[in-house]
Amino acid sequence: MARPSQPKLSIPAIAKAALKLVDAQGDFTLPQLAKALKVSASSLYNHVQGRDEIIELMRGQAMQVISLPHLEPEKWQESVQLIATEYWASYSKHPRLIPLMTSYTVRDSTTLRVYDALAEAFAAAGFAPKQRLQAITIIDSFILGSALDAAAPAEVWLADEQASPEFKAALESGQNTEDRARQTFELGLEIILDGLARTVPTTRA
Amino acid sequence: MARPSQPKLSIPAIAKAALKLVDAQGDFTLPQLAKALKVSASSLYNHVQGRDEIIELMRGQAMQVISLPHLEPEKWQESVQLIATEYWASYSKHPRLIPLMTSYTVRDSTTLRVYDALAEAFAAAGFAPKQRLQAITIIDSFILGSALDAAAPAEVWLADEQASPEFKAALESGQNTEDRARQTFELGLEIILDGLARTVPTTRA
DNA sequence: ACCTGAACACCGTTCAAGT
DNA sequence: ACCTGAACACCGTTCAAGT
Repeated sequence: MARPSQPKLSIPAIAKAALKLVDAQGDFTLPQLAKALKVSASSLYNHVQGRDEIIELMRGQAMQVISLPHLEPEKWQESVQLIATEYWASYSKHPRLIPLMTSYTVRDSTTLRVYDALAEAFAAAGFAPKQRLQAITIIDSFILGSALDAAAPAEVWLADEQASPEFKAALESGQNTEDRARQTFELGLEIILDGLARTVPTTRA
Repeated sequence: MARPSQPKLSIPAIAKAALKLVDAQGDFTLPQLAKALKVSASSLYNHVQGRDEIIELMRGQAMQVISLPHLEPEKWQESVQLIATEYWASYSKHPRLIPLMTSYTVRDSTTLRVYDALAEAFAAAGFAPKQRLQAITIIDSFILGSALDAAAPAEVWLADEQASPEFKAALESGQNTEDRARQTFELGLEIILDGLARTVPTTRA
């Protein structure tokens, strides 16, 4: 009991254990987390302000693995595609984290680094600041929405008998291949990037 | 006390009161909801299975206001645009509801009706079932992500000193006009629709 | 059928006490 | 500095009791 000579807790240990809980059961409580760390719940407050901060730590944990490509200005589209895909992949690895994160302002520097890279790529493409923000927002919205799609229960839509034949046929076509979500994300990203490229007059197809 | 001759509660009353709480404070608890309805918390269970069902009721409440256009097959793109915009608008009116909804399978018939309409429009456009599902998913992901963007705190990103100049300039350009989110959504939707249209050989620009 | 109030097993957070 | 255990004000849900 009381203070051990070697601290039992650390920020990264808390982040990892919390993320493990969220991945496993879609949520976490402080008592559960404390138990996983073999510590009492109140001990967490020596390292963290409260539950919200633990969620931000998990965001950082998920974003950390994203490696950013070296920017070649002429190939900005390729850069954005790489970043966006890594971004989506890291969220998709922890889909059940997304609903927990959506209410908070991003302060995590690991995450901001990714937006920096996107901003630089769009700047290289010749987007003025305002369009740059629009482009980032569009990409970001699509990534987040797509990752949520991956997060959703296996049956996103539970169509009843009265659903239209057009919708039913669409649902049935989607044999839930493991990477249906990925393929759809990649198609959508390509469409968006092509569309954005078309709004920059300086670039040619 | 005990059962009144006229029921004090009803499904729509519960849905509306809950949504009002979520709009005001971003969340709700059963005791709060019961208090707003001048009823004890346990009374809610006479009308509803539990907290989750109340969230589904709110989803229905938000989706109800969406009016679907009559489909003119040659103008499918216009139809999808109208539906998507209404969809986005109704989510954006209750942005703080979105984080609560993201974990559940859609079973609400008012919501399914909207997907039916999208499916019919894409079918009219000539999309085979598989592409139809992809198109719906892409649009849906973008709507949800964009509405989340509208749901996010005024400052989505809190860039620190070390943020890149490219990202900072973009952030500062985004004078938080009331409808910055709307303009960005509409631009993104247009890009996506144009891109989707280009994948259907039967349609011409 | 529909509301009440007490009860249960939980939660996040605080804080004095220990080393 | 860092952990513990008791305490506080809260949750969602159940259930017997009332009409």
